[in-house]
Amino acid sequence: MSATDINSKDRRLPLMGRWLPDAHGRLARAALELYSERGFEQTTALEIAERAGVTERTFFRYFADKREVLFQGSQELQRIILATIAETPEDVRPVDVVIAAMNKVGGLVFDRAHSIRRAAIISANPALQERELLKFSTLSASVAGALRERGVAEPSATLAAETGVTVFKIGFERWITGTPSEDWAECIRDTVCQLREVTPSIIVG
Amino acid sequence: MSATDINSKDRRLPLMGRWLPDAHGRLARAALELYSERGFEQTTALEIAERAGVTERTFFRYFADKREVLFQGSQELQRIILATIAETPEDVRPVDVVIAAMNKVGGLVFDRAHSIRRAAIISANPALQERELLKFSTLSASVAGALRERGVAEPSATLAAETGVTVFKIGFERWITGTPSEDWAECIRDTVCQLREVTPSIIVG
DNA sequence: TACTCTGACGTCAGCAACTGACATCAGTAG
DNA sequence: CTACTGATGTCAGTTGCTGACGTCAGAGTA
Repeated sequence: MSATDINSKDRRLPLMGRWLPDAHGRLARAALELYSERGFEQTTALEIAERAGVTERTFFRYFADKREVLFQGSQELQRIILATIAETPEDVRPVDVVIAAMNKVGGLVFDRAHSIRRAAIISANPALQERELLKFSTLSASVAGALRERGVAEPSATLAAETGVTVFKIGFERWITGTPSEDWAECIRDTVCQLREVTPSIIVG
Repeated sequence: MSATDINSKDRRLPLMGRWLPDAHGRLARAALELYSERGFEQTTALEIAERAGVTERTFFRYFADKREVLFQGSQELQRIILATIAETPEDVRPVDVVIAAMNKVGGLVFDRAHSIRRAAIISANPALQERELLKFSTLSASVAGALRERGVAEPSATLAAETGVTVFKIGFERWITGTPSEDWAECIRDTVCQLREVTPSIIVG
């Protein structure tokens, strides 16, 4: 099916060490292609497996479910963010710690073209949006945990984490949809400025 | 199965107008019970239907999927919030508009015991957490839309909505987990105060 | 060399979440 | 009395996903 000759039937060729591309990578690429071509719901796990030249069962050995293919990078991202937080000096304010971390990871992890492609797929399907939301929520929870370990008290930790992740999301969106030349750091900085203008008064109702 | 005699096999009895409780209500109650008793994943749609005295097919006619039973109130809640926003005077700041709306709906819609039960079920299952997150995200998006219709510019609208919904979530959590006597309005007010202390500086990195 | 062990993969059977198409049947409008 | 409607049952089928088990190549080991 695919134009690449990688998907030929004669796998199991002389593979010393890591010779042939592994099933994982082939599956990930096949899934991305198919989700783009015909939409997430319209592609079956079997089709992905076939394009990758493996069995359906093998697909589910590498990915917990159909959606997970699109969220591979998440743990990696989270690990980097937490590590960055750990390195930040103690006297910085909680939110600033988080935002600094968000700031740092940008150029490190993302391929813009891939991100755009991925975002298009996700935005077309509620089930995928749900998963993305959960990943962000998980990220927020562990950031809050990291903050707590630094001695930040409880409501502040959660709020700072939540705020930081919100900045990340909105900044990311902007980075993807804006002009290609715009810098990651710039997106984050502007978003923070806008956020500050929006802070609520105490008077409610 | 159930102790209530509602679930006897002889439905289809003389029902003039609305005599017998409708399938919708029975299904919702049955699902709640079973999710509580043995967990979400451990209960099948068939079991729910049986306890409600109908067919599995009927379950899926009333609820888009197994999870949806737990998220019935969402649209209603959203409608009320949007209506409240529409009534708020124009000169109030965006976030304050949103938070005032959140403030108002509390006593209106929630039954505390039911909320606690529901929260317990949801927090035990990632798939349900995903759905909840999506509902909040949807709410946030429509609040942002409502704000835009009042003339609020774009980044502010989204940020204000996001912030308001975050306050709602954290306040709600507190309302559920805190002392039963604590007022909804009080939870929201305190959360707002904490949020203000957390606002980021412009200096990042 | 032979022997075993392991890790990646295939095969197969099966469950459960849905869905579409169609039948049925009570009550209602005409 | 008949035709229609709306809520439900029946049934067959697709798809996501899982467990159990077989297989086979390569690496290590005697």
